[in-house]
Formats: sequence, C-alpha cells, structure tokens
Amino acid sequence: METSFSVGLNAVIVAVTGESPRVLTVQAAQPGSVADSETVALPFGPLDPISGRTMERGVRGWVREQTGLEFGYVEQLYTFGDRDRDPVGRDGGPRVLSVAYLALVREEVLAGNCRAQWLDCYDLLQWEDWRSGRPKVVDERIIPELTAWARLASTRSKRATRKERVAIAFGLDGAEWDGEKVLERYELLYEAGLVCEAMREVDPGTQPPRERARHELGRCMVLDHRRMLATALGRLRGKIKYRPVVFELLAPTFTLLQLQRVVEALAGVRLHKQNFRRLVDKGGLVEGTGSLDEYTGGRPAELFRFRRDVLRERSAPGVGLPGGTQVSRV
Amino acid sequence: METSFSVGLNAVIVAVTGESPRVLTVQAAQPGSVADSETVALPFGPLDPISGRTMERGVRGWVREQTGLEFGYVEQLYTFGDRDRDPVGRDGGPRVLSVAYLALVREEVLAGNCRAQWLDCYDLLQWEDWRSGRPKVVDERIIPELTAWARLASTRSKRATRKERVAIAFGLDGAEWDGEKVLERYELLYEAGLVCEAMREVDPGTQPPRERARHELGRCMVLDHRRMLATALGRLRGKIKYRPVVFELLAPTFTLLQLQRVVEALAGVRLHKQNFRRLVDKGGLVEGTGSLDEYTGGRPAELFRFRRDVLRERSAPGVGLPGGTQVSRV
DNA sequence: CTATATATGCTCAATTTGAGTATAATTGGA
DNA sequence: TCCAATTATACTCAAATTGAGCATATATAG
Repeated sequence: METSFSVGLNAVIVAVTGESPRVLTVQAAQPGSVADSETVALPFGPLDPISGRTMERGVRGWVREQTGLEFGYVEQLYTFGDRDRDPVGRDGGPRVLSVAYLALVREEVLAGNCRAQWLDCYDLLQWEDWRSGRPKVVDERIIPELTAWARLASTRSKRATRKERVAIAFGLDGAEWDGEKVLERYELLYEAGLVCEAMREVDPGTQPPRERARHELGRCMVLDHRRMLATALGRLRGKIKYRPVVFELLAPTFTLLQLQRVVEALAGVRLHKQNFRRLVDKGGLVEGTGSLDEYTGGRPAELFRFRRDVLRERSAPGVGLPGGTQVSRV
Repeated sequence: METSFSVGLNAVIVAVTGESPRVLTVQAAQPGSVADSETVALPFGPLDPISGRTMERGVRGWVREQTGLEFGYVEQLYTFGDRDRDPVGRDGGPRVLSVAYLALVREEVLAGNCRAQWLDCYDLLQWEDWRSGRPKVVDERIIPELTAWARLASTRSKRATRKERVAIAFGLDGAEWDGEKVLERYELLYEAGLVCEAMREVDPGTQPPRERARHELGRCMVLDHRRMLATALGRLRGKIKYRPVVFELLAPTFTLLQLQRVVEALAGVRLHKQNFRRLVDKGGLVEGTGSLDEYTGGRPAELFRFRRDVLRERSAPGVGLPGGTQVSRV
C-alpha cells in the first residue's frame, strides 16, 4: 500500500544539573553529513521490527545499552520525516523517518560508551535563556539580522508577515516573550540562515562549513537534531505548567529552592521566590520530610519530597508559570 | 542502519456541526481485519516518498483527492508503531507505522468519494460527553465493569493501582473529571476488554465479532483508529485552552453562543454563559461586526469575527476552561 | 399583551496574583 | 564576640480574576 522507509528512533534525554538544563549528545559520525569534532548528534537507534514490541520499549532498550541510562519518564515527541531532512533522502536515496522521544533522567550517571556527553541546552539554543534578562545575542545579533531578513522579502505583505513573526517569537513591539515558542524561534533562525545547519539545505558542501560556522549561532548539530532539541524544550516548557514532570529531574528529596532552580532552568526565566513557594505549597505537590538540608551559606532549608498521591486529587498539577485563562464551568 | 517499514498517514479530521463534534470516517475495508458494515476507519493514505516533500503536505494532498476537503489547521498527532497494532505485523508480516495528523475543518462540504461520512465523536467515545452531567453509560456500565476488572488483578498492589487509575480517569473518590484524559480512559476500557477492538488483540477471529460487539461500548473502529481518535480529542481539548484553534471550526462570523457551543462540544462540558463572554471579551480574541444574527426565538445576537492580530499580543490566547496554576515571574 | 427565549449588562463575595516587608537561622570573617 | 552576608520562611496588602448570580433588553409565538 505504500513504499518502504528507513525508520529510526531519536532520544532527547534531558537532565538538570545545578542550574543548567542538559541534553545527552553523542559524537556525530553520520555518513554523508557535514561532520567535524564540534558537531554533535542526539542518540540514535534502530527500531527493531522484531524485538521492539512498542517503540517506547525500543528507545529504553538501546539507550540503556549505549549509555547505561535508565529513565522513568518518556514521551513521544514528534516524527520527523521531511524529505530534505537528510541529504541521503534528498539525493534520491532511501527516505529516513525518525521518531523522536523525550526522556527525563534524574542526574548524570553516565556509564558505558564515552562518545556520549552532556551539553548545556543553552549552548545549543543560546537565545532561549532569559534568566538574566534578554540574552545579549538576541539584542546584538538576532534582532538586527532577523529584521534585515524580514526586509529582504519580495512583497510588501511578505515583509509584514516576517516582521510580525519575528515580533511574536522574540517578544518585540509589546508582545510578550513566550517560553514555549522555542520551535518558532528556531525556525525563524533557520529560515534566515542564522544557524549553521541551514546552509546544508541550500547547497551542501559548497561553503567551507568551519569558516561560516563561526559566525553562526550556537553549536551545530547533525541533520535536524537541533530542531528536535527545540521541539523537546518547547514541549517540556509547556508540560511543567500542568504536569508534575519536574520531579523526574530531581533527587528524591530536595529543597524548595532546588525545585525552583530546576523549573527556572527549564522555563528559562526567573521566578518570584515567595510566590513560587506559596503556589507549590498550596498545590500540595510536595510534603516536608522533617529533615534539613546540610547547607553552607545561610539558614538551612527543609527537605521536601514529591507527593505521588497528588495525581489523584488535582487535575492539572504543574509547578506553575504564567499560564492559561480559565472559564467557569456551569 | 535499520530495517524497512511500511509507513502510512492517518488523518483525524474534525468539524463541529451544531452542537456535536464530528470526525470524518470511511468504510472499513482493511484486509485482514475484522470488518463489517458497522466498522469504520479513519482516512488513510500513503506517504509518497517522492512527491511528498513534507508529511503534512502529503496529508493535505490525498485528503483533498479523496474527499475534496481543504483544511486550514493541521498538526501532527502521534506516530503509532506498536507491533501489535496490526494483525499483519503481529503475524510476522511487514510492520506498519502510521503517522496520525489532526486536522480541523470549517464545516462539512463533503464532496467526491461517498465512502466517507461524518460521525459524531461521542458515538465513538460515548463516555466523553459530560455536557448533561455524567453520562449514563459511565454509571451503569463503565464504573461497575471497571471496578470488577480492578478486583481481578492478581496482587493486592496491582488491584490498588487499577482502582486508582479508574478513579483518576473517571473522576471518582473526590477526584475531578479531567476532559483531557481521553486517552487514559480509552486505555482503561481497552485493557479491561470493554471496547470491541480489544478482543482482536487477544485472539483474533475466535469470538464471533458481531455478537460480542453489541455488548461493547460505542461503535467499533478498525485497527487502533479509535485510539487515534481518543488521542486527537484529548489533544484538541488541551489545545483550545491556550491556542485559538476553535475559530478554525467556525464560520467567519458567529455569535458568542455559537462559539460557546463549539467549545462545549469539544470540551464535553457546559460553561457558564456570562463568564464565558466576559473572558472571551477580555481576551480580545474577537471583535463585533456591527451586524446581528437573523435569529428566531429570542433577542438577536451580535455577530463576531476572530481577530487574527491577537496572536501578536497575548502569549496564550485560548478560549479558556479550568486550567493551570501560575507563578509570578520576578 | 403575555409567555418564553435569548442576549447582554452589572454586582459581589471569594480566591488568586503580584510585589513586597519582616523576621529567622545559618556561616565566615573583622 | 559580633557583624555582614546569605538563605529560609512568614506575613501583608492591593489589584486582578473567578464563580455565581440578578436584572434588563429585544426578539418570537400565540
């Protein structure tokens, strides 16, 4: 009924160490792509048609094998199947489909294969970290270059559309910056040719990649892997608002500040401490263990743990962030 | 690098007619599956590796061909690839992957192929419509049978887990019913064998399907298509809270009550009229056209239209419903 | 003219937010 | 020893939002 495809699985494995969200990467060794020592890739594995009963099991399986990592939370992210995503497919080779999964792990117990390493997500998507205000790179490079790009469009209406997209994505002209619009921002940068992987599509191999890459934003990734990461970060930022997934990233017990730092790391913004506490408290997501954190530098904080049974009570138990409007049911 | 798969595309095409959410279905004629005149399927099409540059274009393409339908909003839903989803794959045949898309259309201009028909989503998922309170089928059949099923588990802890899952999914024991948990509910019914397609997995062809089907809940669908529908409805219910997707389902101008009815149809609950208006109004999502609806039966309502430019202003412009908690940014 | 039905304006208490101030319990030096 | 720095936590208070109504306006059917 339809032709055959190559199907693989990618995993965006996220952890938070201290105050930075990290993603597990491997050395890029994809044949046929622009690869150098700087270029990294997301872990990739086959979907075994025989042994993998479900795709999720498949991901868990080969990630365990390759990295020794065992994760609790996994969700399917997106299936990437555009013809141009891989030069091989573009050149008439077999088309490669990739089903990407998002996984959350508790810390970095990296065992096994040393080709894997944790990278800070914000080294790969530097314009996404607004914890100390609007990132410099946004002011100094992104806005000017995207504005220039918007002006390049052929018709008046296309210029207006581009300008508006930029404004919405980066919170210009009175629009508010929305942490979840990670993919929109990435796609703008891609279309405008500001990320190194954008070149590959136009004319692979023509320009010396190392030379240009220096001018581009952020560290480069193989194929459409940075798009996958952007998809993952956007999804995760949305999810923490209404599902208690943060706890998958934390140790079994934690202080409220640690919890806040993890949320901030993912959300990319700073939160008001007292109000954050009030909300966490009211939401009943956590309960104090009597013990205190052995701490240096201030009053010791109480250690909390996640209340698993909260899932029964509240329908949308997230850790909160500016969110959606509501309407009362009748 | 990995083996070959068959890859196809499914579309969950949703419209709202009057007060009922509808989904486009086709006559089931899948070879090898339990098919009779009652069993329907979601539209299915190939992913053409040559012509379809992106999968989304692919979907738009063959849906247009098959039904004459042109839709504005499309989003990728999920990729279904479990080995057991298709009897063919289970029996060692080629494994079939399906990438499902959710599409919203404005009304039902069904042209072309007459094997297609619109069905009420709540004929397929009858336990999801809470607009007149908790559905009878939940009280009379689902709760009793799921409770019995929970008791059947082998160990004490498994029984407790099942019981808790049921309580969370259907809003028992003080838990609140959550409209978005469509998939969780479907999966419970599936595991408990209360939907007809569940039998197929255990022992295909053994039991006379027509006989048993009469006792099962809702109209049957081919393969895992009802799971796809459940995924779609859950996603859509989530989405209307924070993105203005409802307008894809409405005529260009509409009264506020029509808007409310569409939201209610999708959400599966009734809303408080005055408060709904207040929120829509405050959200600035719509603007009045001066004209009035020609109406019979009461004071005529003003016609409104969607304000496209609202996308620039608000970061999360949905029509609202009980939603997430918030935390103030610093 | 009345009953009925819908639209739309307005009120009001309860709750939730946003943004602080105040106070408590530590550590590391002056 | 006592002060500065640092972090935790309690509490306040005005503004905004929500939940639940009541009241009034404008139609139609008889």
